[in-house]
Amino acid sequence: MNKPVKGDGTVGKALDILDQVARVGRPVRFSELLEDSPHPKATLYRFLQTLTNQGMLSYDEERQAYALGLRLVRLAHTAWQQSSLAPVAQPLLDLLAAEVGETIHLAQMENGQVLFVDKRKTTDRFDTLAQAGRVAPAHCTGVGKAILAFMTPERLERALKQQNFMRYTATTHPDADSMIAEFDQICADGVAYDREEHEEGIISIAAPIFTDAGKVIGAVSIASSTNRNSIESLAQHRERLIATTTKIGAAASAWQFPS
Amino acid sequence: MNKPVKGDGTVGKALDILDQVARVGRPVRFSELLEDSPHPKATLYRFLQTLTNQGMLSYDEERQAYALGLRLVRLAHTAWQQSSLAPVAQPLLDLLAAEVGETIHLAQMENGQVLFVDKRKTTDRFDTLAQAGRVAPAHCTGVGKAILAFMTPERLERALKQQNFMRYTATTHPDADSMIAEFDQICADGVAYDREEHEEGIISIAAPIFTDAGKVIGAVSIASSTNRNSIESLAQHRERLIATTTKIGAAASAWQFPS
DNA sequence: ACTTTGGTTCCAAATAATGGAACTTAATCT
DNA sequence: AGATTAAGTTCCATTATTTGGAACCAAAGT
Repeated sequence: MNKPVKGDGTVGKALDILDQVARVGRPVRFSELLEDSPHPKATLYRFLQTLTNQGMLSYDEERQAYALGLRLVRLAHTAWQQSSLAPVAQPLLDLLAAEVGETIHLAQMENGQVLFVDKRKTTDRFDTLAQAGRVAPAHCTGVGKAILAFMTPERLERALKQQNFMRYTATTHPDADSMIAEFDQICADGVAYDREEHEEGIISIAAPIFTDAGKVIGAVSIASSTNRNSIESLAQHRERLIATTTKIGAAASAWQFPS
Repeated sequence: MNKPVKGDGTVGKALDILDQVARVGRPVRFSELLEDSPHPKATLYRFLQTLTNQGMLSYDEERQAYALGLRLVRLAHTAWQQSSLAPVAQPLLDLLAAEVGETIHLAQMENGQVLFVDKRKTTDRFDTLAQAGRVAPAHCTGVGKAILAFMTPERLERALKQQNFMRYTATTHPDADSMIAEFDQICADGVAYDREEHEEGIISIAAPIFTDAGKVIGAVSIASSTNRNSIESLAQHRERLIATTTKIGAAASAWQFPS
């Protein structure tokens, strides 16, 4: 009778709490969580107990605050390794980064958002987990549009529902129609551009990654700042970028987990 | 009636499955999971459905195999940031790495195992998530022993139960007593050494990190290979290492999450 | 001494998880 | 091809767990 868009039982609710803690981004007190929680005090309390117990949350006695737990870090390590995309892309990204001398991102779609799974930053030092795992909106990033433009209608429809079309800058697409209008161009070009749509002064060129079966599974972008590059100068990397994403796609399709 | 050492209800069981998938380390089929699962077919099936649905697992239609999902990567990113240790330690590790020119590890304890939360590798390229999140046994690593030696009796007892004392090399401690015998020395020195106990040819010196309240919350190690260094030459870094861990401890204790 | 705020425990009722068994492919054998 | 086995999926009555209102406790504020 009921809509199937349910919250997936007890585990679903528990996992929602993890997201909630992640959303605030800092260690958070019980009462803060309770404020915008669909659960009554006792229920939330028990969930937090369980999750802490399980290492999915950590509780700082001192400050009386909950944060995401280390078990997640451990699991994410394997998640990253197991994913068919990120590990195989590594050497190809190294190469691309060396060739173009700009910042490179490898991204996948997670719940309508863009999730960066790897990065090459030419200049300064690397900072491990602080890099991979970051998320960004899809409607105003090169990688986001590159992926959306090549999705099947069904996947796209689902993804669109998850967009909020927040306007970050003057050039941000204000709504779905505005963004979709750009898709023809993107499909024809094979690449998408971010024209300072997410952040003033930051531009990028992005190309999608396909499996052999033709399904989009991610994207790679070359990002730069407006005082170092223009859209036109980024466009010069188009061939090279597409060559890279093609290789990544082929490698990911062929990939069998090493024994 | 039942022992209180329960698996924490439904969510606990679900999370156990994530660990199981992580343990295999590669994408895994339904039937493989079923083989060593405490659950009947239908139950396991429903769990996998839910977890996949939630993005904690991903399902590869093609290969019909489950892997850990990207949601974990996203969550781990925040977990890492929220942890009071890793973010504050960053600049201090940079400094130490520059000074000693050897590989540096920052580790914490997770469920009796050593979990590396950050790393500085002097020579070759960085590889983001593939670094942080890795785990190692506690009984045969410098960081592991450095942490265990300074634990309160209660915490130690719990941690000991989680050790399996597998012998990796000829010098690996074969049992708890053997390891504990070393603790006096470690406490007196303030540092622990790994004398090729985990891997042939790899040695390290490690110092614990304490909060102001005197609780061990992690450790930092300087690792090297036997053909570049000896235990004696590593010992020369002792002062510098302890200075670093002291600063990290102080910083972590003082730390308030930036607004 | 009293009140408020923030956190924890209890327990009967409501709900969701359970798992045996039947069913549907998909692959393998004869 | 037809038969056999293995692998994955759905059903549903039973059972066990979650649920949440309310009471309770501790500490901080007045």
